[in-house]
Amino acid sequence: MAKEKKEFVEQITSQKDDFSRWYTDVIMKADMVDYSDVKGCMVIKQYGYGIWELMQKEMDARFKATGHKNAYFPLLIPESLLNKESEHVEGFAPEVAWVTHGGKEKLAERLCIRPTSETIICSMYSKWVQSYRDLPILLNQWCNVVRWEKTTRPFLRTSEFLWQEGHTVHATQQEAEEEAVRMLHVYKDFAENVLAIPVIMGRKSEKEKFAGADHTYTIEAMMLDGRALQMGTSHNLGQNFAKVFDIKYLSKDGKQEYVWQTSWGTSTRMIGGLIMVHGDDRGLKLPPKVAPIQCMVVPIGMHKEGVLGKAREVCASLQAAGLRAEIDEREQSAGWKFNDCELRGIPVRLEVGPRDIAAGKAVAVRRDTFEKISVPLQGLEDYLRELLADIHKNMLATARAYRDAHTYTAKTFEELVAGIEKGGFVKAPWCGKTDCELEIKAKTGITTRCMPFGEEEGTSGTCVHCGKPAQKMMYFAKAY
RNA sequence: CGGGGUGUAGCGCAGCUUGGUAGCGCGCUUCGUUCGGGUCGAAGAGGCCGCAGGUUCAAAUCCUGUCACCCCGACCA
Repeated sequence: MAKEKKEFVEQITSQKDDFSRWYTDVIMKADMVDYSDVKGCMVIKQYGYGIWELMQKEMDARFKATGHKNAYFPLLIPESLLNKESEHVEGFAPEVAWVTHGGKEKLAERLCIRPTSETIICSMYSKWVQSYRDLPILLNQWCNVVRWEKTTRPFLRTSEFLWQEGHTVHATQQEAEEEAVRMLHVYKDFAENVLAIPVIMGRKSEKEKFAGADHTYTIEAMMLDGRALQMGTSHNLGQNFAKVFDIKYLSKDGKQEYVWQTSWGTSTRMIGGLIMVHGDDRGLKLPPKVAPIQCMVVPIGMHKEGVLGKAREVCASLQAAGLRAEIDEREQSAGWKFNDCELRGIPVRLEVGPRDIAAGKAVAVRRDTFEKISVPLQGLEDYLRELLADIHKNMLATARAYRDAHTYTAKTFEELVAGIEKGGFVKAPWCGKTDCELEIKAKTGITTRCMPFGEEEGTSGTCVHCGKPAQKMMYFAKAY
């Protein structure tokens, strides 16, 4: 009977059966997003947005700590402005949305909805920068951008998405380079210490770099299906935009100099990464620092004398201690609530029932290991704080072990393809030529992810694909 | 944008071949019951069958168009 019943329960497609469906099942059933009436645009529901808010808070603090301030630039960019930087336009033109009318009147010049804000910000920088004393400018913007994507998936690729974009201006090339690398490290720190996602820092190939940049840095993470997700990028824009937008300053020794710039960004896409790095067949598994609910109190035998009152008291004391705790007072059975907690990825479930109350305890259940721990109510707040920290640590370690176990090295093209087919990353020596990269992609769908820091130069041997002398060590993968 | 698939109640689906005016499960509402791994029972509410045309006495069902979503490619955070 119990088994028959199970058939009726809405199940999540298992990761093994169909990873892509599993992903969709999880985001929908965990109530993170919903589809809207506009193609490719998603509604981020309260639970999903709560995660984004926590991410914002953590990232914003890191930006401020590195000297950046927030600003806001317009959503609409005149076509002429966008067209100024040719490489940049070519990169984005196919996917920009246009505003052509104001009310019933056709606009003299159409306006694009920002796909990114380099152009409009640079146009302002040309006004703001006069002297070396005006530098550096370190600013960041939290906003939405629109890119008219052909195929979309919630969080991973949507026509409109939320992100932050940092845009900085410097007097020297070296400062700009340091900034670009500094922010990449900030991203890595955020990914690992907040999201519990281990990432590889490195540089993009010429082909994969940002349109209009001198070079692009990236952090890459491995999803549970072995594919790569770019979690953040940081660009050294060199003087490309400065020259086009005429951003110049008068130096100490009285010379007009072009500025050096960077830009860097992360988006709601990271939420997709979170799901695909940590989730399992029971649902979402949220790292404690971005879990909107860190601890769900589940009263057992809710209508029994004293249970609900005690459970509320416990919940209130956790909240007072600064933990994000809630109590589930719905009329569902306890078992139903257990499953719901797991589906939504709540790091710790706290069962409070008659047996516990009698013993002055509660049962804490970890989402990451399913371990059940009987804990005294006395000192529960401190215990949970430590438990959450341990859950983070364990999730990061688990994700790292998974990634490392699925990272292969290759000397030959066959080995490269074999490694990717096993579902993972392949590290291999590479010639650095765009033609070679394009051929690999055309033949196999494998893309270059990044040239990891510290191993970029002096690679010996021959290119894994074309056999010419290798220039770089490169991570290859199939990517989202 | 090419190839394939699917649109029927909030969700998952049956009905379509062979036209006759819509059904099942879950969920939802009410009452009771239960709660330490998806309780149990009773009574209810809910659908211009994706949208627009066409064929027909009659269309969820046949035809045309269109839109949306999913999968596989190409393009991209």
